[in-house]
Amino acid sequence: MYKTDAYAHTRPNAGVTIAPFIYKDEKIKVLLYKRSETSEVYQNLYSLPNRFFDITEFEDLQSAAHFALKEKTNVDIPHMTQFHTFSGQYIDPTRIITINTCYYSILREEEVAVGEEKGEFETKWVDIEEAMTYELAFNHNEVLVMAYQKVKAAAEYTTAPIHFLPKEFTIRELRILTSLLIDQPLDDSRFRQRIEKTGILIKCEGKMKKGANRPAQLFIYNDDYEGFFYPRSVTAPK
Amino acid sequence: MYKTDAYAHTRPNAGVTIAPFIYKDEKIKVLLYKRSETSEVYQNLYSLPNRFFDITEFEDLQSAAHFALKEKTNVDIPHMTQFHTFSGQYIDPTRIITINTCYYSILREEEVAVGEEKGEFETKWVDIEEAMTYELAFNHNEVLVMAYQKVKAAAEYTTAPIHFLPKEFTIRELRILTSLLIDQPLDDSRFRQRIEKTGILIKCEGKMKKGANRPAQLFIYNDDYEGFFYPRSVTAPK
DNA sequence: GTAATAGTGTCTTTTAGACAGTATCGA
DNA sequence: TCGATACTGTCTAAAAGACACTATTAC
Repeated sequence: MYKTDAYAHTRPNAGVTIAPFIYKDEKIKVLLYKRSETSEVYQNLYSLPNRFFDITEFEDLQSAAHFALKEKTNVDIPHMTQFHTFSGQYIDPTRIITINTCYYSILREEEVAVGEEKGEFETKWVDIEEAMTYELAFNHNEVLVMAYQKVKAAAEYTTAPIHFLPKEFTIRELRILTSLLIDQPLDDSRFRQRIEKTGILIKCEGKMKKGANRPAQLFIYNDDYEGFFYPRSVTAPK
Repeated sequence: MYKTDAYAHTRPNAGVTIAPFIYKDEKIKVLLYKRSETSEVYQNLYSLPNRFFDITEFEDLQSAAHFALKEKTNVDIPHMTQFHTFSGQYIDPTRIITINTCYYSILREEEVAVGEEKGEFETKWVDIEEAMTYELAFNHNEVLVMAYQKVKAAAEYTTAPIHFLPKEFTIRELRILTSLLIDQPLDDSRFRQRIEKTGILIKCEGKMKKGANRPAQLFIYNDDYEGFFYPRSVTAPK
C-alpha cells in the first residue's frame, strides 16, 4: 500500500511559492522576504513567500499557498492563481527532487496589512524591475519571471488587473495601470469605449474622485465578469 | 536535512496525468485505458494515462508525463502542455494525500502507433463527449473536463489546433477542426483572410489534395508561429 | 451536364485609431 | 484667469460579416 512508508523514499519534496503583487505609486511591486542566517539552505538570500507542503499540516496545495501568503501579508481572501508547477533537482540542489507549485497573487495595496519587515520575517515590497535583478533563493528567479509574465498576459485580454485597484476607482486609474502592464500607451477615448461597452464596471452613483481638476466618476467592478475574456486584445494589432 | 527520511511521512504522493487527444473522423477523441482487476485502487475503471512520480525513476514531472504518454501511445516527441496541478486526499482516498500535475497532449493521429488495446494495457480512443459520461478513476473526470476546456480555449486565440492535423493539410481541414473546437460555424472566406494574413501557413508549392472536386492547396505550419496569439478571438463578438 | 469543394471578390456594418473639442474642478 | 484631468464627439481607416460569384475536379 502506498499509504505506508514503504514508498516514502520514492516521494519528492513538495512545496508552494507565491508571487504577491501590489500596485503602488504607479508601479508594480512584489513581496520578498530575507531568509535568515540560520536557514538550512539559501541563507540570507531574498525569496518569494513559500512553504513546504507537509501533508500532516495542509490538506492541499491551495491551503498551503494561502497560509504562506497570509503569514507574510496578512491578506485573508486573496486573489490567487496557480500558474505552473516546476520540478527537478535543480530547485533545491541540496535536498531531494522538489515539486514546486506556483501562484501569483494580485493584491489590493490597501488590504495588505504588512509593510516593510514584521517580527520574525524581514519582508519588503520591491519594484518588479528591481526584483528581477536580485539573486533569489531556490528557483525563484524563474518563478518570478513567469509570474509577472502571466500577470501581464492577463492584462491583455482579461479584467484581472482590476484587483490591483481600490474597490472604487476611476477609468483613468484603470487605464494607467493597464498601460503599465502592457507597456503601451492607450487612447483614453478608445479605452472608455472598450470598457463601458462591455459593462464590466458599475458606476458609483454620485461618487466622484476629487482632485485639482474636474471630479472623476468612481466605478466598482462587476463581479459577474470575473473570468471575462475580451474578444480582442487591448493591444492593437501591429 | 530534508534529504534523509526524517520528513518522509510528511511528503505527499505525487503523480502526473495526461489527457492525450487526437482528431479523427472529424471528432476529438481521448485515450483511456482500463485499470486491471489487480490494481491496488480503482480496479476495472477507465483512466487517463498516468504515472506515479517516483524520484528514483524520474528527474522531473515532464519526464514522467512523457514516459506515461509514450507507454500508451508510442509517440515520442509529443506536443504536451501542463495545465494544472490538483491536490488533496480526494484524488486517491484510500492512500495518502496526492499531488497530481496534469498535461494535455495534442497528437497527430497518423503518429500514434497504438490503436485499440495493446499487450498489457487495454487502451481505447473514446469520443470526447462520450468519455465525459464515463466514471473515471482518481479525479480524472475533472482532469478531463479541464483538459478539454483548455484545448478549446487554445483554439480561440492560438494556432495550437494545427497539431491535430497531418503535416500537410488544407485550409478547409483547419477550418472544420477549428469550428468543431469553438462550436461555431466559420465563414470560409473570412477564415482564409484571417489565416493567410498572418503568415502562419506555408504553401506546399504544387502539392494539392485531390477529391471529387477542385483540388485544394496543401499547406504546412510555419513553426515560427508556435506560441502565436491572434490579437482577436476567432469567435465573433456577439 | 451535376455535385462538390476551392477559392476570389465585393458590399455593408462594425470597430479601431486618432484627435479635436467641451466640461469642471482647484488655485 | 490657467492648468489639469474628465469626458464626448467625430472623422477616417481597417477589420469583420455576409454572401455572391467563378474555378476545377470526379462522375
